Amino acid sequence: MNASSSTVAPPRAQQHPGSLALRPSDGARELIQILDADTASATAQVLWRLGIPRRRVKGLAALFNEGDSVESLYVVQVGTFKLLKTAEDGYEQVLGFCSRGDVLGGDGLWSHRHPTAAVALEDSSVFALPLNSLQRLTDELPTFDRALQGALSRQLAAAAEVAEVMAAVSAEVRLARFLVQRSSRMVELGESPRHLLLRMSRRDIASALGVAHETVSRSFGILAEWGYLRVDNRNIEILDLEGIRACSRSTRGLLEPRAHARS
Amino acid sequence: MNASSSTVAPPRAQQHPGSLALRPSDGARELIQILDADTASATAQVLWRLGIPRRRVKGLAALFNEGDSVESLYVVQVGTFKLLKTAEDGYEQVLGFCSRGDVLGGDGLWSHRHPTAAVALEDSSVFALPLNSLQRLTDELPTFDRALQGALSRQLAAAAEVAEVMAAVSAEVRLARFLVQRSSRMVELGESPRHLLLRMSRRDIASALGVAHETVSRSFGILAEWGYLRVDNRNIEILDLEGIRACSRSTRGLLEPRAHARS
DNA sequence: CGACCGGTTGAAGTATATCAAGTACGGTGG
DNA sequence: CCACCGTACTTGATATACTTCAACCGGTCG
Repeated sequence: MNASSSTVAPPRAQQHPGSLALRPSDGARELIQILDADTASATAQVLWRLGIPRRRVKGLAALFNEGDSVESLYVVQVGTFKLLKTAEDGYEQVLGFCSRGDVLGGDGLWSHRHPTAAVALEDSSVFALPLNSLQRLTDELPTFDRALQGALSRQLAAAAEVAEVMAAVSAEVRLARFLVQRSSRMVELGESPRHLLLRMSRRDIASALGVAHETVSRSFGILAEWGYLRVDNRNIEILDLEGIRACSRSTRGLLEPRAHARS
Repeated sequence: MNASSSTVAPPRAQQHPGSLALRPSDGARELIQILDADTASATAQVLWRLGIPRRRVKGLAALFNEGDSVESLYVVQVGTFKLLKTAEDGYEQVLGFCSRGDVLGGDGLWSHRHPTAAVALEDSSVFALPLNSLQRLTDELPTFDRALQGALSRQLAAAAEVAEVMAAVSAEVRLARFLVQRSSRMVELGESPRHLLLRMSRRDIASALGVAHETVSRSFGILAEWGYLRVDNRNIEILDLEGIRACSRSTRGLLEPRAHARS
């Protein structure tokens, strides 16, 4: 829908406001409309036009770490991030993945400390909204707060998905749910729901799913064997979207005798 | 920190501002304390004028259901709620539990549809903030938005805890982490961290932990056997808080040969 | 009282964690 | 250019912990 520029647009190019002087307050008005928009990806579009400062992050580099002081909120312009917590022994618990339009750092807003870290999975770029500029926006345009609340609200709803994934009984269902979520996200971004290019490692997926990474590997094999997928390393093609959706609906409740004939 | 009344205090007690008549809206003061302690005095005046309505919910009754239109945000005054999603086959996936001070319904703010349901686990009472009054609050009281953002931000951070629980390797560690979280919450509410009165059923816990409810039962037994707990139905006494904390730190990474001699 | 619900405990099958090889890829250095 | 190494991924074998089915207990409620 809004995928006018699916690739990484060059910074502030020809469409700079020009004579139409966009002061922060003017930009704020438009920003709010976008933050209120139904699709998160739409936010990125307008932030770009507003000339909000950006920050580039190399692949595998951290945008911020656990415990860092919160200086800005971020909105992903392009790229992919993983959110994680690191245990004392070094184990990385992945809490989710973020792509274009997602807000990063909202969970540290109240304590001014990031409770989670955000690591880029590829060369990425984010819009940075310094806290003091947030305050300015709030002062000048009260409705900005509502827009920000909307963004936080979305993240909150997204958090439930993590639980859905990890609560599944079998590893295949967890993976199926995960893939369905990624697929839905693709649609929101205006891409095909059938073609997934996973930016994260199997180990990251395993952590997010709450299983061993070997199990992820095997589950990919099983879903492929059932004819739902075609797996080529991190390149996933969904052959039977409805089938995998049905699979993802298996719950721990009343166990319907699964219809997947295991060959 | 804001635990002026550590127990489930009857609303209007002796701490009212002098001779001022206490109308039902005196909950405003309490609400402010809950949402944002620092600016309580200033904001209380305005909230008072606005008259924050309360809503009572019987035990096991729903405050709102999945798919309901969002008419209000709620802040728990007293009681406990579970958040859940219901699958097509009727299985209830519990996403978390809320007690005093938690905001309910924030995840539906942007779509104006509740993506999750909230069910009271006991007779409870919430402050209801109708969306239109929310706007009015924003207009008259800019700092209110910050308080609300803070609350949403906290909820977001809390969502990570769910993942932490369900990602654990063994059922005992999951339960240990869950109990540690509940214990920490007790401290925030000004109660003892050692005494937990769980308002939810074993089945609810099981759903939140991502295991079978029989396994929860057994895990309670095991933790008790290890000397960490004393279990009396839903009444849990933590005997070794440090021990159970240590147990909850076990990760799926490098497995230290666990120090729990299994009898 | 009998039915029902929540909780506990037991027994059996199975899925997954874990350990262990082995492969493929990309980068580095000879 | 090729040998080498590390990382990511896959696949196999075994032990174990969990799910599942089932029985049982103690409440509460009609």
